[in-house]
Amino acid sequence: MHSKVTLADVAAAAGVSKMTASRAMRGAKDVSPKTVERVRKIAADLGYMGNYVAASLANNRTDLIGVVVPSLSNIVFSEVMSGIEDAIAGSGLQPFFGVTGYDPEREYQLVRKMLSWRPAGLIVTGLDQDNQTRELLSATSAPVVQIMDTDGDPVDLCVGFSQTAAGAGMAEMLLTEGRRRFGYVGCALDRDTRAAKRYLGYKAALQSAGITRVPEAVRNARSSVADGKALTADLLTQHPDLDVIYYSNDDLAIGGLFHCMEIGISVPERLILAGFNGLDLTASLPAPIATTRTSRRNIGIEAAKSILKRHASAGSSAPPALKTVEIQHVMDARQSITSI
Amino acid sequence: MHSKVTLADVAAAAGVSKMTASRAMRGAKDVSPKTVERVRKIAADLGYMGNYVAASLANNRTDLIGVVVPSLSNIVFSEVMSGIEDAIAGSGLQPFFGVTGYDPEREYQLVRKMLSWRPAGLIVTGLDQDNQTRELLSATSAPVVQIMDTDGDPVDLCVGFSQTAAGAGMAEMLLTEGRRRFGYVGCALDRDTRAAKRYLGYKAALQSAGITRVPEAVRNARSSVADGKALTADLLTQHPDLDVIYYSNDDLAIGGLFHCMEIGISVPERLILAGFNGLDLTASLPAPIATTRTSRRNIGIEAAKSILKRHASAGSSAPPALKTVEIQHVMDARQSITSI
DNA sequence: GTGCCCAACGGTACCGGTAACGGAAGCAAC
DNA sequence: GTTGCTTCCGTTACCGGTACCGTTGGGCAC
Repeated sequence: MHSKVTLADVAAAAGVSKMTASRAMRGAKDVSPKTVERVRKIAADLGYMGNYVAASLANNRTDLIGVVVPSLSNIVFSEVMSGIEDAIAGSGLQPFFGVTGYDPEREYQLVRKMLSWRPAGLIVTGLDQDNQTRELLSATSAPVVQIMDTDGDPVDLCVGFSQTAAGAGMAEMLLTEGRRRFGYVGCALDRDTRAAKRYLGYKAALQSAGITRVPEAVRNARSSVADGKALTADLLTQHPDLDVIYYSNDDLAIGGLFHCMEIGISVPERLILAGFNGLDLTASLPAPIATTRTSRRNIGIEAAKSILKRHASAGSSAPPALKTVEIQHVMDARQSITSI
Repeated sequence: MHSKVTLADVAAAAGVSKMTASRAMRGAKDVSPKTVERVRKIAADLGYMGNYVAASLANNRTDLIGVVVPSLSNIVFSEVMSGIEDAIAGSGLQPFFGVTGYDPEREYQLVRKMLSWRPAGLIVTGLDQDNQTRELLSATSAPVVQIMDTDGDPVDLCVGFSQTAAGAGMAEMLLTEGRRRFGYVGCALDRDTRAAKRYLGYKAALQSAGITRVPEAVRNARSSVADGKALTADLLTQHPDLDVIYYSNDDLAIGGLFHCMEIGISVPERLILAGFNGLDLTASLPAPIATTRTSRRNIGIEAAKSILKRHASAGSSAPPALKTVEIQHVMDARQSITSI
């Protein structure tokens, strides 16, 4: 019945007080090495396991960092999470994740629940939370980092890059390549506000160049290679004269590439395909596609670091760690483009 | 200072006792609707936010389900996590994830940390934890589900499929296709014990068919499309006569396919490529590859369900929810093969 | 021996909730 | 009026740790 062993049991067995046992287990000061050893030995024998819940309540803080992402089927967020993991490894902090499925209501519930755990920090995706969620985020005393996007008004900290600049940058690169007949393929733009922002930036840049007509094929489903194939087929049937298509992400673009290979359109000579994210896979494809390499691991790392930093400064001095709107750009969207 | 509002404050403001306020907030019985409404109104006005830490300590349980996966860069685990999310949505439980990076020591620390949170359940990947981890898992009173693999000796619950059977099944299918010169490409077999098991099953089935020579190209790095390309090139240089290559997963096989397309080997006519997982992408490739469709979302769903079920039964009756070794096969590895 | 200091340990009061039980008020049946 | 049952709410005692402050005792200077 190891699960019922409490610190008091250990203390009793070691013939010391709970307090001493507590100090011994935590490696705190004011305990003799001999006592530490004895207590730890007995704890191990008894199968004692610390109780974080009680400890957290006692000192009014947890070691948890809440991470809110919209989706797990998108490899991009897995990589962000991976970066977070790596950055806080060894700091004693522990990330815990939640998924919204791009649903604002679910996001609200999730943030609420996470805050109820009194986390050491919160990392949320995007800048476009709805009002009630935003209110929660600004009311909490824990540091909050909004990631992936810098086009907007952060609650506290912010790590990411400009999505509109990414879209615009790609458009500019494609114009430089001499293309003029632009198309667009996207998925779930109603929920994925970042993809929508890229599209806006793309269209705006084209407009500046005098290009106003941008045929699009859009679907409200989660994006996949298969969707990319189908939507590209649709778009090219309607507009066979396109010489470039911008996709809301790499998966769709890869589907587009496979479609072109099937029906014999030469990529990139006749048609340039441009995706977004710079997945590893894009470097190995049978034909080159353009893409924007997002430094998503870095975003995770920097986001975690900024929480750690906030904690370090809060621990040392008095200032109550006010919310300070700070935007950190981890990449220049225009310089990260892999052209073809 | 919303973060300092406590239930006692709410109770005082509402002119009731802490206990009544608690009941009102939780929607428990024995409170008049009028009181509930008043308390909740005041709680909202004061910006009161429940404290899960305190609540969990008080009733000695949390709503957390710990999930331990080896990697996040592998889309497979993201899909498992996604399945878990969906299955427990609405149950009030909350998953929290941890990543081991295929490191047994890190896995041990992670499991320990998670158990310190007294979770409502634990889901860990694989059956091959090291001894100290296994000890933790069998000592805890929380339900433990081991997933992805059924070739071994589960601690408690188990949801997955036989990895060796998957490897063997693929070999048998390829034999039926009339192939005789088998190769193998794999990554990180020392750490990814499931991939290693598939390889064993594959070789054993070939051996039964009288095929003992299976040239391999193996690398100890995380697998990627680029690795698949490189390793395939290596293997085919050494053994140009192969007529089938089995890969430890789809990513590598896709890399292999791209290599073949580049150097003009016809797939699948001259060379069959076989991967593993049945990623969506494999259905959209320019040339067909064989694969085994793993039902990873289902594994997540069933794992979560079995924890929920255990909880339901524990809540109703007296039996202290003993560890009962139960293996649930969510798929038949031999029937899930997509041949070419 | 006295005074002083510091290392090592213990007592107490929490942290913010909740379970269990008790008790007052209101109403029906006898 | 008494009994008995609800309905609604309060009191008490924790849950398992930790912060804070106090206490003890042994070593050292004088």
